[in-house]
Amino acid sequence: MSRAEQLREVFAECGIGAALEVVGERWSFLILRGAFNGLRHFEEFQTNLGIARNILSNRLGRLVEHGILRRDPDPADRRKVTYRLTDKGRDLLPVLLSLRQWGERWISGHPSNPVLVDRYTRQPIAPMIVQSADGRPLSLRDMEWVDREDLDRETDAA
Amino acid sequence: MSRAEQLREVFAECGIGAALEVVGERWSFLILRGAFNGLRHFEEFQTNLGIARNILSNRLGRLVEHGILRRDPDPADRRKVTYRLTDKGRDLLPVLLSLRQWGERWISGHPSNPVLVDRYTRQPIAPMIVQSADGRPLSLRDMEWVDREDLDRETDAA
DNA sequence: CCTTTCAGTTGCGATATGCAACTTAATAGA
DNA sequence: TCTATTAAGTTGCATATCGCAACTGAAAGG
Repeated sequence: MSRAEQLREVFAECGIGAALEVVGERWSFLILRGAFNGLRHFEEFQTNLGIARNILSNRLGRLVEHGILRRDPDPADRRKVTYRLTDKGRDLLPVLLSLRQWGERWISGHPSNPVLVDRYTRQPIAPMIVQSADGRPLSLRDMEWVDREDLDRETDAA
Repeated sequence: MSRAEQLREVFAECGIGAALEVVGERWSFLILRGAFNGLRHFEEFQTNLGIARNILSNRLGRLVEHGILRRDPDPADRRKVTYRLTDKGRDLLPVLLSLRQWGERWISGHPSNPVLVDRYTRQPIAPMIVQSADGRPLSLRDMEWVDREDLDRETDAA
């Protein structure tokens, strides 16, 4: 097997590709950011993000299809529709925050507004970091990519 | 000020938008995933990801422009060019891993290969989570979005 | 009724994407 | 030295997606 074939096989099955199919389109992250910050209605998303109406319609539909947002008609005013995050959608918070912290650090150069704080201590949340199973911070040189089967063999051997 | 105007003002300045300008295009994350996994050369990225050559060329150029990849000609073989992550690029690891873990959990439904492990303990890295400044895990209901100025005022008052 | 609001849809031009073939420079082999 | 192959793109062209502005249709509000 060539090196290229090895690599292809190794990366073909990866959660990143799967995730990007669902949230990888141009406006999806910004719509989700809006949802995390309390936007609920079509017109709110539209005026707030300045996104084209047809694209917004399409993206909201897609996010609903994939179970990231829930779409409920407002029983009090049947013109209105409410979009809100599902558990699956809420679980994207680490992605959004990592991205945001990176953007703050390397692009905009300063922390953005509003800040996400611990409700009780009023301290801003910590930077997102990679940690070992027992909670130590890891830098890239403390880690290694391992084929799952090789890892299982290591474990058996031990 | 209307609710919409409030919201617009609140979200205009946000690291997510800044980050997406740089890494938000279709193939960028997958190229970065490749780079983290050791891909270095144009042909490697191309055959591995199955991306069109012109798009790959364009994306690599963009990532280099933005200082996420470095482009070095290989001194031993001057046909070859090496692309490798800069510090700025390496600092995207939390984003990639959050995305991957989300994809594994909610889309593909199983862990992908290869696994990123602690080099010494051989344990897979921990799930990416949001933490307080002192390291406690936080769920969404433990957190709150606060305007930076309001937060400063709170701190002064204390 | 008549007007406004909300959540879209439609038409159409501007971009971006994808495929295949071509180019250019460098290296490897006979 | 001559030829074939490899690496890293570029070019042309067809298709798909995006973005704007205008339109629609149903439901409130006055």
